[in-house]
Amino acid sequence: MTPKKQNVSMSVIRRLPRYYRFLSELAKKGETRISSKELSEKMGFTASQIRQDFNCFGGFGQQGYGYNAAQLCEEIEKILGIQKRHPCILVGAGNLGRAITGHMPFEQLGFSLIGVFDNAPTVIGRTISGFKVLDFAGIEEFYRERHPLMAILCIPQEQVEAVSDHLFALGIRSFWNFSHYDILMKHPDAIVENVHMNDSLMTLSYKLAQAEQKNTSDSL
Amino acid sequence: MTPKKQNVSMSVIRRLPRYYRFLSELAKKGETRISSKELSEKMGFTASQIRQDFNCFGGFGQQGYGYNAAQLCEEIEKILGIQKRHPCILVGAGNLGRAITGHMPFEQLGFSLIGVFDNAPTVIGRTISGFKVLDFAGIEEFYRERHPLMAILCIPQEQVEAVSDHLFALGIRSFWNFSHYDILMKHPDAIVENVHMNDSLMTLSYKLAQAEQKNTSDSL
DNA sequence: TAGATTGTTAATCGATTAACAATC
DNA sequence: TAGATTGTTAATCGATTAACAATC
Repeated sequence: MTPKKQNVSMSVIRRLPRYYRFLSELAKKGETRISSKELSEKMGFTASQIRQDFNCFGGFGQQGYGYNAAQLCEEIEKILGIQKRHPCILVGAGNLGRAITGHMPFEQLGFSLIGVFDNAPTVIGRTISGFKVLDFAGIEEFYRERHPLMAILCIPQEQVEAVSDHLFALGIRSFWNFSHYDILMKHPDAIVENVHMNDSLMTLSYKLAQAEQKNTSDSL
Repeated sequence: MTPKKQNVSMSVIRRLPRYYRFLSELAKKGETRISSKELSEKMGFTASQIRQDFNCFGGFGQQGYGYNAAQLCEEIEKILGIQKRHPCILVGAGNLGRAITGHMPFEQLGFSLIGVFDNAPTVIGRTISGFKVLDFAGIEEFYRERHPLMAILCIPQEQVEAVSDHLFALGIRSFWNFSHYDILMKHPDAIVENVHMNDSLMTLSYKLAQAEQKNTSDSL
């Protein structure tokens, strides 16, 4: 029930969603039994690592048999807390905000979207994916009534400081941030996950540059 | 000039974009000199790590003085290869695709967007951020003429396999992928960066669940 | 020169892998 | 029982931090 090992490292946690996706695919296909060896071949981790990872939370395997895919999924769900329905709001109903509002499966990821906000008069009042876009000016009242726990920020870089300050003042402590503004610098006690698209693209640029260099030296 | 140390680890590389962003902000503000100590205080890495990181590429610092922000930026640019202009295409002009087309500063990140594709008749021909959306059916001819090096996939999960296979067959070896489909499983020699939004949100869910648990046990 | 700060080596820490006894 | 595969301990590997001599 309770994690066996306290302080499970973030490296392990960050692998759990991948296990989860893979195992639920498997369970969907009707597969029940899976061994760490099989998993390792299909996912590219070592069998040893997989067993270590799962054991951080207490053995759900069975010696001589392996793991049960569906049960494993359920355990990972519990660990990640994705059976929860943390109420959240989304700020910024531009293209990115609309993509996320429409396509992110919040209910399967531990959250539930309860409001979409923007401050542009041309956008306020429009309906996107069933959500009527609300005026950000009314956020205070909304917060008092609904108490969202997390805010998704799909707004321009230069507005993130002001908006996160405002939300923080209301009581929101958790952010999913799509810009590069570092919320943690100002609010070290906030819970933040960043989606650093630019960084990810720069990393890709590096890999390409490396490959090019290799090609050049190969052909010499 | 050439990297001092061969095989710089990916952990280092993944920190470079953060340094880069921070240092270019600094340079923009007119700051020239910066020491590893100052950087460590402002960025939350240790001074030791910063010096180690920069030294993987050969010392651009000066004892007793520190580093020159602008010069450091330039060096990181070279390492990441973001002065390059790798031609790339974007496939999928939905909300996400439009957000990326409009807001990703490709030219500053090592790439240049040369075409936007979709297969929906309602979208083909429309202009988004100056790009006329092209019919994906014409990709072969486009490839022959322009030779894009990388493809950005902003398409539904279930289409990624077919689309990446198709592009791979044409000769594209590098992908920036916004779905969970694992391109590397099928094409191990491809160069791929994934933006796993779902995983990132699940990780946030975990952090929230942890915080809740802590709060509960604190108040007991 | 004295002070500061790098470059670099050595020490520590953490994460991954290997090995194998426990047991289904 | 024999075979398979986990749970777990020990060994290895890599990344981070500490320390300090080199030098601007």
